Amino acid sequence: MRNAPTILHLDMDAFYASVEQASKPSLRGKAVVVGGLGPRGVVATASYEARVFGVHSAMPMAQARRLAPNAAYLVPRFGLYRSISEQVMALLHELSPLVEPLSLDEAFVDLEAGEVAWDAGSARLVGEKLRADIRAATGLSGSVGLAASKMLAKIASEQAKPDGLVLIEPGTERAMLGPMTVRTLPGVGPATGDHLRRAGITTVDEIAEAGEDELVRLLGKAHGHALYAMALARDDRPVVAEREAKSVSVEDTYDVDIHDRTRVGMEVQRLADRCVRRLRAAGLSGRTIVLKVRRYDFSTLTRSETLRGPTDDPAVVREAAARLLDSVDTTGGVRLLGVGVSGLADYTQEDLFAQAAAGDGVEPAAEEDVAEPVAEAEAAVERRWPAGHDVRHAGHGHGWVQGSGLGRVTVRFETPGSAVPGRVRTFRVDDPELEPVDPLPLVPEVPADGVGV
DNA sequence: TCTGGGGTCCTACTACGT
DNA sequence: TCTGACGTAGTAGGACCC
Repeated sequence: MRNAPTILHLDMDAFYASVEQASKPSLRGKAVVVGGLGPRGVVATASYEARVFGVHSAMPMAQARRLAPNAAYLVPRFGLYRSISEQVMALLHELSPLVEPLSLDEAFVDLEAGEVAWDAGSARLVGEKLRADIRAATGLSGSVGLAASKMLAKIASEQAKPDGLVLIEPGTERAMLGPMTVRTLPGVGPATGDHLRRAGITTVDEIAEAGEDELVRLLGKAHGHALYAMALARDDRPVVAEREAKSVSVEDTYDVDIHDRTRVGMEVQRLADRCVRRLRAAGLSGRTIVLKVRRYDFSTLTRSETLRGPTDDPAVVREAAARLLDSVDTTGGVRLLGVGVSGLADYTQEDLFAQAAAGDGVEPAAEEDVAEPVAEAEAAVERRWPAGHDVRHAGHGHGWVQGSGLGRVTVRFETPGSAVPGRVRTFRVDDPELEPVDPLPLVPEVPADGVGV
């Protein structure tokens, strides 16, 4: 571990929900919940206003609606989030070549490698400037943690939320960490937390007191050693810029359990095709095909098969997935199906036997349409107007879908730059003057007055 | 209350070759 | 020839993260 707090962890505040609020003036200061809107959806992000009601990530949507019936419920717009994430990541790359993204809204930066900070004072200045730059570029707030290691920088940014900066001075780590709950440490989730609690360990200090041998006995070798080191604030993991993907997978949870075995088989074929499209779009192939089945009672099982060489042939993946499905009992119904490929390579070496078995007549479905969104031929009329998505009306201009149903779609006409909440109008879903459009930028590209939003 | 989707890593077990 | 030790690969499941 270094002796200066020059590892920075950035965490954007309630990212998806904040983007939606920035994009829709009428939602600013309001409870906003982003997530799956189907009967089995869960919350991806809740705005801070929604958290007041007890709504949080990973909570079933139905429960969120009971807690906050008046919140705005929106489906995620990953394309928009990705484009804003790219803007933020570009700002991080201005600080250092060593940027390690963890997700769309989180990243580590090694400030020392970027030669922009070497002590607490310079690190704090860099962190504050970064927060200001992010706000100017996107209109959003991010929290920054600064410390001498990744683990501590992440804990610091957690403490800084929302919209703050926390720097942990080297030498103060153990005293700060000691009284905290074991769940503070990365890698301690509900199961490990319970396990430790049953052993009488609830704080970080108690982990340190228990000793390494006891932790290894309780949690196994890898986890035990790692946790003991973290409890002593020892963490030497470097910031790693480029991480290669190790697997590619797709999965679907169905609104209603599927009982019909033929239908299950068809869904698996569709998922195999989607998985291969993703694989090809990334220029990859893989050797191990994995089938995932979640049954009606939420029990989950996986079956896998390793081929002799990597493939990106849809027919090969489909057949492997079908063989794997043969070994699974689906009586009682399935709520989720998934197909994945691991053992990735960036070349293919087709399995001749599998290809021979595939025969000549098998044409891979939709092999050419590499672009993901094309798969929405199946999109129902209602799906054409997902809650929160941007639209344009020939007469009323730019707006977003507040809701749809019963052949009607309700639109609020406003843009990120609107000073006041816009007007609401309702149209027929087949109104020829209404069309879906791409989101507008959150901050005007060239601010007219230099003030931004 | 009823649990998404996309990942990573670890562990335990089995099979197999030496 | 039989047996055990050991490393490696494949498989299944679980925990965790955002």
